[in-house]
Amino acid sequence: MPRSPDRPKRRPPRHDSAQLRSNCPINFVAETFGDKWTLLVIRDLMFKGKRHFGEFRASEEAIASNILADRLQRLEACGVVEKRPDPAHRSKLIYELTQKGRDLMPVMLEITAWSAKHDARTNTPKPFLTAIKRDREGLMKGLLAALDAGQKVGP
Amino acid sequence: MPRSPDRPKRRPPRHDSAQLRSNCPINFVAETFGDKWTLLVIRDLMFKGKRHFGEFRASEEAIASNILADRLQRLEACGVVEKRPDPAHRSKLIYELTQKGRDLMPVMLEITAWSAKHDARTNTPKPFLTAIKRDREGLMKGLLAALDAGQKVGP
DNA sequence: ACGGACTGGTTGCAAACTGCAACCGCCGGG
DNA sequence: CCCGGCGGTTGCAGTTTGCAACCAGTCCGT
Repeated sequence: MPRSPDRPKRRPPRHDSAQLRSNCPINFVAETFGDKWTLLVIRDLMFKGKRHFGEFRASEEAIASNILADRLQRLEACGVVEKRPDPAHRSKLIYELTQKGRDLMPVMLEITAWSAKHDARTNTPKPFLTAIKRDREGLMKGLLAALDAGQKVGP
Repeated sequence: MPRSPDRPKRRPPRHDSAQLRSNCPINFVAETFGDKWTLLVIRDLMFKGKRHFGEFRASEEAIASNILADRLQRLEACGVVEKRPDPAHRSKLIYELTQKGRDLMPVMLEITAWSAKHDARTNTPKPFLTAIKRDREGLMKGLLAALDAGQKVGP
């Protein structure tokens, strides 16, 4: 229990997401992707060929629509994702990774390899894992090409 | 507002951290490291040569001691960190990365490279970045050796 | 032996964030 | 004209986070 009944001033809350706690690179991604959902959105964009709000919402992990809307907006604000109208359906929007987002590919592959090694429940196909070990560069090129073509390719 | 004043049963909360939302490798690390602090603890262990509770607490980002205690306990529970008494000081404890924790090195290096490329404020030394690009394997070997020696080496 | 400082935490409270489910305006198709 | 899909928003409850005070055990100097 705080000792004094008249508690002194407390620091105002930090809604200021532009103010980082430090200039450490690890801290930067902890602040950008450090929550339970953001990485899953990136995964859906990068490996599952998803582009529309409803597709993300339909993910196995069942993200709530308000959380999804918030994460997409944040990712857009920090330049990892871009939103544009779908030319085929005027009522739809298309979400896509920017180059900054695509540059996360190596991180995502290392994450996949680590989980596959250390989590027995992880269900990544064997050929994908051997490709990460044996031919990282070639695999990445193929994945990025598939990304441009809008196909589902990932683990 | 919910329409019916008698709201139906809601699903009980999930304190059950052993139950994953899916078997996706990305989801696994999102659930394990998906918060604003865990990665910073890993960083301190991996690159800054920190070993004691007080050293982590003294990090630039100013983690609260209850959050730190919780994160260390979680990391220990999932086998990324190990705790043992410090032979030199009976009142101290030493926290160390297990092999599972050390295997995160490639992920951390890719994260560092990505931040350095896309965040202007990131202050990683140039030589470290070129080493990541030019000689990943050699750099990793050196870093792991330094880890065993308990030195500070990182970005 | 004693006091003070350091160790690794725990506790109480308030503020913030997350999750759920209901709801809503817009568009397109039949 | 209605009906469903689309991309959200809103209200509430439950959970997590942050802060600061506090604490027991150990170490150190005197």
